[in-house]
Amino acid sequence: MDHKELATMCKALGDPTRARIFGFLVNCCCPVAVGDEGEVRPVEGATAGEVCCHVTGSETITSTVSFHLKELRQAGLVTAERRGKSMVCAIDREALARLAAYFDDASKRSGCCCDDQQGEPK
Amino acid sequence: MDHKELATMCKALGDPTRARIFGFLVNCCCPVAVGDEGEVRPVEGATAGEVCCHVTGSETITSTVSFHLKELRQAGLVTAERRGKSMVCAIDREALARLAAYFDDASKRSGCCCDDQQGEPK
DNA sequence: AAGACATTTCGAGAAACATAGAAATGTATG
DNA sequence: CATACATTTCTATGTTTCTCGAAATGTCTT
Repeated sequence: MDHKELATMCKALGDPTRARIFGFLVNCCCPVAVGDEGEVRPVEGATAGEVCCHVTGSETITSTVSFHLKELRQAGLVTAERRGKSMVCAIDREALARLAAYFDDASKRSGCCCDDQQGEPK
Repeated sequence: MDHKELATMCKALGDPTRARIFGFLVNCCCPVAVGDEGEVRPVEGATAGEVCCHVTGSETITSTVSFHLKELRQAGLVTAERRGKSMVCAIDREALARLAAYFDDASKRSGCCCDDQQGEPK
């Protein structure tokens, strides 16, 4: 992952409301199905309205939450699929995995030679 | 880590220039020392000027890069310590570890019951 | 103390962002 | 087909953010 994609994803998560939406969707158990091309998509999950209710308390979805969901979608972090009247949202697990891998790698790399050079291998 | 801290860190990384600075510091080998209170701090590392040179090509540090380093510092992602005339910058490994743990956890959690329900327990 | 060097702070202007209400779109249901 | 429902798009507004140059701060050297 290059710094541009990192910035895009992080910008999306860099708003408290979006971070909450993201956290909610992460914890929202969500069965998936495998599509014709092998891609994974949510079968059930949180509707946009449910997300909104959880985040703002509002019964009906607000334009603000809709806007934030779009930002998360455009950053590739969240998927949305129409199901009847509602939109069903879910975390894009591939994108999340890439993000997790980046930070995991960085976490290991950031101390690459400290441990060796300082003689205190812990 | 709560959604507020996540948003703070991600907002800091949500700018391309800052993401580059972060990436540079991650890859910049940096010996650390353990201070009196057991805290880890950089002994050598990239000076603010070196960071700036790498990111902008400018010989002398710009106010813009100084601003971005401050943002990263305030988000807790980067440490800076004076060493003579220069500022020595380094990744805050604890913060990075927390971020890595959050996404790792999310990555596992986001499919918590998909796997169970879809009959593919891995 | 004076000068050079590395960096930060200040101030201003342009661009991007978050929010909210109103209108528009798409979809089921009677 | 008309109505209700879920969501998005549009428009306007106030706020924050990024950037740049100039001035200020802190630190070494002589």
